[in-house]
Amino acid sequence: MTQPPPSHSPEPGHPFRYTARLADEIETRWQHQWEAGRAYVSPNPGEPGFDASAPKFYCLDMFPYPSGAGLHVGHPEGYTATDIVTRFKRMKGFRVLHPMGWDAFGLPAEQYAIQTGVHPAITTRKAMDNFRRQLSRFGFSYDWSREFGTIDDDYYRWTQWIFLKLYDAWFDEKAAPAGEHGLVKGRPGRGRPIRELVGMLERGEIAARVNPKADEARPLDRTPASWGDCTPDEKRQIIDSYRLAYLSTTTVNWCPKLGTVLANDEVIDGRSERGGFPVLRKPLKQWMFRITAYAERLLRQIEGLEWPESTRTMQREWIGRSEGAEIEFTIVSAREKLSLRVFTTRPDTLFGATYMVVAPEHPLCARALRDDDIADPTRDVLNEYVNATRHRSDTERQENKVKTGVFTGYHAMNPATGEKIPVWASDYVLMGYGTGAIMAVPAHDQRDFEFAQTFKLPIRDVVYPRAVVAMKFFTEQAYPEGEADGNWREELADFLGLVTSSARENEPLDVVLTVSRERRKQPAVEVDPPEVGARRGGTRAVWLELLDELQISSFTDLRRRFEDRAYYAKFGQAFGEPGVAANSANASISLNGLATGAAKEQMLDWLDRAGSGRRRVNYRLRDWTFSRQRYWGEPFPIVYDQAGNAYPVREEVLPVKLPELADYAPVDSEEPKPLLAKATEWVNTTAGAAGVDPALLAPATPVRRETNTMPGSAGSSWYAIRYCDAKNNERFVGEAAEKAWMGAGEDGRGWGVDLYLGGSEHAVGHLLYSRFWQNALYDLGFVSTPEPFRKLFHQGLITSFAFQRADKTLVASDEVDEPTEGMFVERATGKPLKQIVAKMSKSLKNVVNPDDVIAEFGADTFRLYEMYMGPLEASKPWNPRDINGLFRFLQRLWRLVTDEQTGALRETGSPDAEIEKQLHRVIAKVGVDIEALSFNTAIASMIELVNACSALDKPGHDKAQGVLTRDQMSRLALVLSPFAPHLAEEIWTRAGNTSLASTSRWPTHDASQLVDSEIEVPVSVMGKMRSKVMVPAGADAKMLEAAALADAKIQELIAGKTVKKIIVVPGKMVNLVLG
RNA sequence: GGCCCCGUGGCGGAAUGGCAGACGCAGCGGACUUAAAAUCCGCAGCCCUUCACCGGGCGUGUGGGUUCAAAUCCCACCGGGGCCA
Repeated sequence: MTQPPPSHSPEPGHPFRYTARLADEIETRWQHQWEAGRAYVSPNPGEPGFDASAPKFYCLDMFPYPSGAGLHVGHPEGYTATDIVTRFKRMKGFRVLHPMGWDAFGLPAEQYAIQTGVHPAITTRKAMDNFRRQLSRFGFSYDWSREFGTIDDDYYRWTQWIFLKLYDAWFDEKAAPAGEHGLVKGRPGRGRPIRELVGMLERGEIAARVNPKADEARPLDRTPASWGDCTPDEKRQIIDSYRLAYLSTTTVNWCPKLGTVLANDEVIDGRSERGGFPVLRKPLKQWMFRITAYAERLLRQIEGLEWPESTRTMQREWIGRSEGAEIEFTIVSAREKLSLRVFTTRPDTLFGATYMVVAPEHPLCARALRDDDIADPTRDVLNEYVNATRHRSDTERQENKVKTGVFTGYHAMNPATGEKIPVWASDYVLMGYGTGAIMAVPAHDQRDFEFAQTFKLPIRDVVYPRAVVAMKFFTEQAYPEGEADGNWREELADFLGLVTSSARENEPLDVVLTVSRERRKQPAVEVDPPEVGARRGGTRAVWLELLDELQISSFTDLRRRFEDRAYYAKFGQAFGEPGVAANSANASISLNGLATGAAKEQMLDWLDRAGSGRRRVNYRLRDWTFSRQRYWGEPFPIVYDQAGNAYPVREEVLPVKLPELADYAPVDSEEPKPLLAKATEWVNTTAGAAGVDPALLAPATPVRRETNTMPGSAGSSWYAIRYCDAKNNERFVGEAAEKAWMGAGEDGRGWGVDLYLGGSEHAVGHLLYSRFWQNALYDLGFVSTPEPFRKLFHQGLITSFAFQRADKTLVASDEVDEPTEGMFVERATGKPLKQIVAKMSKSLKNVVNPDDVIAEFGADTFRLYEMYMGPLEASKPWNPRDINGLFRFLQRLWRLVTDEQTGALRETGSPDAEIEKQLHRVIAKVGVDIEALSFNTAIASMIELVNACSALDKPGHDKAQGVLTRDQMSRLALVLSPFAPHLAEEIWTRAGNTSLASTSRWPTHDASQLVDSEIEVPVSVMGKMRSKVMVPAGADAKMLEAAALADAKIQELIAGKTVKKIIVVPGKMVNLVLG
């Protein structure tokens, strides 16, 4: 499979041919010129060269994590695309911001440090240098003066500063929007500084209670009369419950051997995926962001984003808004007043709630274990169960097929039925989701159903689809005089068939029953056409089959099932869809007969009246866990006093720098311990030394620093803002600079990043976190737009060919031979292999290194190839053979303007009219295509032009004479310049221009050159293309019709037939319809 | 299981209701050359017919539908991918 690389240089006969060597010479020369001339440095407001009158264009690439392995071919795909767009926009007169930097905190460098002891900063800086070198070789027009890495002191200083700002903020659900920005519609609330919360508490505008929306907050031990009545600790507790950044104890997967916390999918059967070490579920105090407070804002503002629909859908689903009810169940068996709060999206099924389930971590379990009123054996079993589930991850718990659980010893009262129902503990309910407790409606939720079956809990129908409602109706009404006759099955099937037929689906059941009876009185009716009758019989057969499946022994049996409300219990499966409510009535409410939507509304009103519950909007989105037990991340600007209370450090002392460590080996401990805990001198300090405001804490107070670090998503959540003013030492971003690059124009449009390009794998994580920070910073008045990224685009994955054996296992590329064209065999066995497309991977040996490709063809060819592979958003396989085509294109172009023997410029004094016309078309098309990110078709049109020129340049054509004038080759160079900027500069200069092509204006095209005087129009007969006619460009329908009918071939085809209709689309086609 | 996206020559793809296969790769034939490479010119979806030309039929995963006209719009299915469970 490995072929010797073709040699492109030197060429003895053609010393001036465009070879890899020449490409390299041209490319590096121009790269130096651009750098020396600071061609792509964008001035900020107040700096020389800043043009406030020019429209702005902020084009951003998702910055890379600089891995030790260097760039792979996937990186330059997106970067080339944005480079083309920015180069084009510059030429169109925009002031362009196009920066690059490094997402540089992260695990690999830390892992490497653990193995080798080399400081992660050293490894990372080295990787950054390598990435910068590789990127520079592509000729990307980044403004490198704005480069930074998230690990830079003067960058993460501001990451910490933002953390402090969010720590010092809360979300006011009732506040008006912070500005007039069109993106924020309605009143979905606003983030505000904590001092404003304190003001409202002082004035009594907010009750002196913990934030009712803060699920993590422990209620106060007493009920203070007012804010003034609160103790300092109570005040702290209340304020902390409102903060956007807060501490919360959450259960984590702690692996003592690895010394780290693991994600759910890194834990398999209670052991770490890597190494197979035991993993414990441990509570850990961690920093969280109250992103859920912004759920509604984040959801609504999606509507104003020019993002791929799939990504917008993913974000909507991730936020997962659902409307339902919060219902209060009183625990009746406990001595003191206790209640259990649940959230449900199906309040209409409350009458069917026959038991409850809490997560094993739920406080009620702990409470039960301490409750002497509960029998010892019950408590022992519960205790054992709670301990057993501690070692299982959430994913495992949900995947678990066999339901497990134990009775807690408590009973609750169903507020609708007044019944005492048991409360169970089971790990199929997760503490992290909702309230950690559910009301179980086994007849209408499959998981509840399985649990109820396993533990013999009652299953009670409260919703039926129409057909089952009809069945029930039939058992009650069909035989008013007494027992059913022997034909009841037939009659029921016929009735059900009629009920579910589209013609009768809205009719009252008694009417349908009458119709059904009437119909059966005349059994021998002839039906015309007969298929209708057959179909009617078919429907009946289907229902008879269903009745068989239900295993109903008699009419009485069926009637009893409905009387017992046990249709689904016997059916063996829950019915979770909307239907019609049944068996749902008490003295003050009846839902019976209501469709699910209406039933929900009635129940919500009733709950409200009865004081047992309220409407509630729930979000699937969870608060953002912001702590990592790692070394290589931003330290928190937080210290703790001896009571464990948190204090921020003053922003003047930022950054809080990472301490040096003697070694990076994880801490082997039963208790979760972040790596930073090893830096004991750094950790144990005083309030004064750490920089805590003396008004908060006396300087001599001993404090401990926070030892967690921030996650990788911290630095990447605001880097787009920093690029606007990357070197600012006074502020996280200068006001004027931020407005200049991310502010909206006077028309309210053009806010934020104008084009953000990166992989769809960040569709929820990064893109949601960035939106949250941006929204909060906007509310607090620090930035001018609530959303960071106006237009988003995902480039597709570059895949590679791989080889598959007959058993579908894969073979590494260097183990494959290609004995004949397109035939692949495994070298070891000689067995044939199938060529398939797969992700590039080291193990398959199909990874392509961009450096090698550039060495073989040059950067211009590389750029063209990646853009020519197909649509930018599509994933497509890397095919080394295809690169040649683009290289040859550049060679042909070069040959067109250069004598390969002498190196002299080839030009003509007299422009060819057809070439001139085509050049105008190419200028127009390439411009349109770039705006549409349709680079493959833009390149195709340039290839066509060059091929047309080459066709004129036949042997026999004077070699010294070219086919293009200097003016034509100049314009062609400008059009090529965004795609292959180096060769374009070279041709531009050789054509006699003294400026830079890349900073010149985009060439204009003459609209009159885009239309032909005569056009060819296809003529179809009965929709089939049969002939073509030449007509003047502006020909109207009448002229076209005449021309079509006059055509000899058409006349032949329509001879002897009547032309029924003629459809004419002027300029497009003619279609003749024959009679 | 639910939702979304995608199925076009040997390959990457173009055409988004109006001439299917632009452009590139690979392939075949020719010119140039002692020869090869490079370059240039030409052919090229499949099938039938024909010495050849001319001509005809089929054809955008499968089946149906809407329309004067469908790769394009609608329905069902099959296959591939993604996200969520």
